[in-house]
Amino acid sequence: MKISAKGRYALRLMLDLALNDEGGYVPIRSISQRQEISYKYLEQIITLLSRAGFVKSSRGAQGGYKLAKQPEEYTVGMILRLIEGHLVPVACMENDPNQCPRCSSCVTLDVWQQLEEAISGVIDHITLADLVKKQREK
Amino acid sequence: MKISAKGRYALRLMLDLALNDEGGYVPIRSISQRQEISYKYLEQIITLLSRAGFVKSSRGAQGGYKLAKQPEEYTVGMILRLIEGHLVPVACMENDPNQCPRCSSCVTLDVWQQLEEAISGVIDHITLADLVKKQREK
DNA sequence: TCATTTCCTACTTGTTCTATATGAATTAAA
DNA sequence: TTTAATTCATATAGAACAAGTAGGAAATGA
Repeated sequence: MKISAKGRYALRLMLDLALNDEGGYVPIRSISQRQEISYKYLEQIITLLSRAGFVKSSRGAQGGYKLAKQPEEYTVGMILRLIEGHLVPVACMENDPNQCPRCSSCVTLDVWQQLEEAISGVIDHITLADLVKKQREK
Repeated sequence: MKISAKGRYALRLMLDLALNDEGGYVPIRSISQRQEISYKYLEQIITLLSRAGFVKSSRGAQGGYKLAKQPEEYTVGMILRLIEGHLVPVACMENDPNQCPRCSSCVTLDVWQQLEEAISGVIDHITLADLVKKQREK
């Protein structure tokens, strides 16, 4: 049960964009340097964020990326779910309607559902803006 | 971010032992049949539970496994942590003392710590006995 | 035109997951 | 004492996934 490097990087990436927003576009090369994350790997990650409409891009010289919306409008959950897929503790909860034949009598499923609620309760209530604020306080 | 099959199986295995406790030993072959889980895979899993002292074993005919303690004394967290390792959302939290050079200024770490607390809050407060009770109600 | 930058896709390398397989050691019962 | 049932130990395998690396096409501002 781990958040992958990809998910962690995505969050740091979005936070970096929020922190370094000066109106223009921020190239990933500079994010890569600040965050000390592989440039090429970041490129793949931001592609996902871009296709999802989380960031706007501009090609060519002076190009780069910027947040599509205000930091308040992004929760940590939105970002993690995009990158990691459903943040559901077990695979059988992803099927909708639930196809596992034991589900009706499965009490361990209750455990996973409670877990999911607890996880969502955390990540859906922290926004990028919260993180920006905390970071600036440090 | 998923609970592995191994972790899920371990929980079902322990629950099965609790539900089918009639004083004697329960062979894994029968658990495997009831739970429809690969016998050989279960064997590996129960070895871990056995080495950790969670279950007692008896070899030979009429042998098998039984819970070492009362169902009340096992939390879901105990079982999952044994099988899955630390249920910590990111690897950098596992180092103790924390070695990541960015940790002091890392606000995303706050997110992971909150997540871990939320997860622990759930799994450390559900016992096998709770699950047994729920299962019997169904 | 040129340097900069995103965009796209394929490849690699190592690890983990989810088993399966084989056989030795032990033990209760026939 | 034999036999069947069972745990115990270890090796192997195939698939998927993680975490990058690599190369080049397309766009764009200076």
